[in-house]
Amino acid sequence: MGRWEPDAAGRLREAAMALYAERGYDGTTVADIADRAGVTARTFFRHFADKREVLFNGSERLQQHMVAALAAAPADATPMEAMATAVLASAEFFDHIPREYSRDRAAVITSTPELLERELIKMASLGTALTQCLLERGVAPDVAALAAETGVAVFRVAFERWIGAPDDVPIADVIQATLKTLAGLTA
Amino acid sequence: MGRWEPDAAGRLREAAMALYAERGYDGTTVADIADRAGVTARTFFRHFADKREVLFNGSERLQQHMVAALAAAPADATPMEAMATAVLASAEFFDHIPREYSRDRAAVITSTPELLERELIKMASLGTALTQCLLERGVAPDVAALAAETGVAVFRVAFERWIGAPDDVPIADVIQATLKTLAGLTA
DNA sequence: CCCAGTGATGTCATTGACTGACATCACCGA
DNA sequence: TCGGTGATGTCAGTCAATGACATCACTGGG
Repeated sequence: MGRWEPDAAGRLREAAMALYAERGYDGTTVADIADRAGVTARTFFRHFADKREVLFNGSERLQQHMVAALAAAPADATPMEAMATAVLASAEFFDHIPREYSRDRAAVITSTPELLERELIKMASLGTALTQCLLERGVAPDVAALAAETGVAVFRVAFERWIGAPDDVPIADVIQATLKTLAGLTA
Repeated sequence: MGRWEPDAAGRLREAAMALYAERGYDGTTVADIADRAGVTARTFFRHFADKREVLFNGSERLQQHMVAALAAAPADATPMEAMATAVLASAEFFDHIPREYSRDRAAVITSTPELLERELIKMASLGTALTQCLLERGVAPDVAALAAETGVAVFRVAFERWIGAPDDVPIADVIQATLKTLAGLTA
């Protein structure tokens, strides 16, 4: 055993989720979170940039996963087909974490404007990354930006629908359905 | 003349824009802004919820304008046609303010993560409002959400392109072109 | 076996955003 | 003339966030 309990960041994440769900984001201080995790508030800020970031650590991995899927799409796919591949790839990400966790996390976030802001900037970052990836596939700048933003819109809408859907509905199905809705939208 | 100079909120807005552009958002304190506007920091918070909100006062009017346009769209228009009407209506809003102001404001916002977050939540709010409006037109929930989010994506992409375009290009033209790009995307 | 270096953490002080409670006082309407 | 109102000021306090510095188990070389 080391000098300190291992995985302070993980304990802080768990403590934050629990307290945000229990007392709400505003009713929770960083000191509360740190106490429950057995560290000091200063240590919290060594692991997370701010009080919001503690809930958004999976987002880089999700982004990487989707970007990788986009990059791996067939070279002859249209921009929108490639984006569809990327959005569908997000399903694998969510299959790896308990659905209940996703639901709780979404509930806390949507009920807290400050956390919602953070979530949105993650989505914007995702959009930028996907745009960049499309550009590298040779897609025209205007088309790339719009395709990426549209793809993110599909992801957001699908995720929200999935959260509210029965437990036996796989997220991949919801994404497929949302993509189909999009296709019908402009037809 | 009243006891105080009139329009404290307006002076605070101007002072904030000037200081954010000059020293950056982080390099500016609320006390700085209040000083330049000739009031105290406490008064700043009576007019604006926080240090970010002072740059986002036009956004409710923009949202109202777009919602009104959407509501006024022909009853037989498809969801996407109606959304196009709403997005195009935003042009009238920007025609009323100096382009240079829009550019400066956009420059400050895009270079400051905290302000970017606020901008994004305003866009999300716009999306929600447009979704609601589509629902009231009888559009199916799934279609409404997706159409609204897509419309917001078009607006965001078009605005960004407009900001970077020469001064003689009207925003309405850029929006038209972006809508055309979207149509080509799913074809 | 000892010792200097490393890294994760603690401690302390400070800044600045934001809030609640209360005071002030020109203005306005009865 | 007077009491009410509303925008502002003053003051004290909480909490997020950061910088500077101390601590000390662990590690690898001598």
